[in-house]
Amino acid sequence: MPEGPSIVILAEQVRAFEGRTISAASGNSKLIPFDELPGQPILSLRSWGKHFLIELPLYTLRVHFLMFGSYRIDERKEGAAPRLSLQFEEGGELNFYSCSVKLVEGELARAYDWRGDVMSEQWSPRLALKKLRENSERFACDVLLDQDIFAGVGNIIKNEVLFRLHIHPLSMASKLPQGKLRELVKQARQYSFEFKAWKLAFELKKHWQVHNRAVCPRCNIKLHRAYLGLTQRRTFWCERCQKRYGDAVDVVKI
DNA sequence: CTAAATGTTAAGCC
DNA sequence: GGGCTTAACATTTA
Repeated sequence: MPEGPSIVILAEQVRAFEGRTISAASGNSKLIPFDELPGQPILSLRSWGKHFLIELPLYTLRVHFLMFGSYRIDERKEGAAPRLSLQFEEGGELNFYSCSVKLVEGELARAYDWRGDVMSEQWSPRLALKKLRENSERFACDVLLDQDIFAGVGNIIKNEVLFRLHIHPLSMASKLPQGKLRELVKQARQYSFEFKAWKLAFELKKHWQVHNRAVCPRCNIKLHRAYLGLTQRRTFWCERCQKRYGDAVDVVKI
C-alpha cells in the first residue's frame, strides 16, 4: 500500500465521493472528533506523497497507511475494526484500517507544497535539485527517501531508481555529477509513474530489477543486500553495475 | 511458525 | 532544548 503511486490510485478510485456529505462517522482512531463529521461535505480527495487527504470544510483528515494500512471502498474488511469509517448521505462508504489518521487544520495549501510530490502535476524538478544541493552530504539511498525532497518515494522506488541509474546507494549526493543528479530527480518521478501503471495491471513485482531479487538482471552476479544509510532500510544493489561516487564506506551485510 | 517488510512518530537518553 | 537512538504500532506474506 504505502508508496506514493498507490495513494494516487486510491485517490482516483474514490474520486466519485467528492461532493458527497458524511452521514455517519466512526472508528477507533483517538484523534478524530467523529461526532463533528456528519453533515460535512467532502471538498476534495487527494494525495500528497504517501498522505491521503480528505478535505472537509472545517479541516482535513490525513490518512497515512504506514507499512500495513489498508482500505475498502463500499465494503468492509472482515474481522477488522476500521480506524476510520465514513458513510455518506448519497450512499457508499469508505473504510480505513491500521493506519494513522490525523487532523490537518487550516488551508491545505499552507500545510502541503505539491511541488515536492513526485506524482503531482505541480512537481518541481528545480526545487528538488535545489533541496538536494542545500543538504547534499548524505547518501543517495537516504536522500531518495527524504519526504521533504521526494514526497511519495518509498523503499522499492529507491532501490529501483538507483539501479536504473547505475548509482551505488552509498554514493554521496554531493559527489554525483550534475547530470546524474538531474537524472535522479527525473527518474524519481518517472519510475513512480511506471510503478503506478504496473500496480494497476497487477504486475508490479514482475518489473522489480533488484528489489527482493538475488541476481543482477544486467550482469548476472549476486546482488548485495544490506540495511544502509541513516534510514537503515533494506537496500539491494549490484556492486558491479552501480558506480560509487564519493568515498568508500564499509558495508555491513545482512 | 517465525520473521520480516512498501513507514513514521513519540519517547527516552545524554 | 537538541540531537541522537530505540521502541512502538499493525498485518500480511514467505
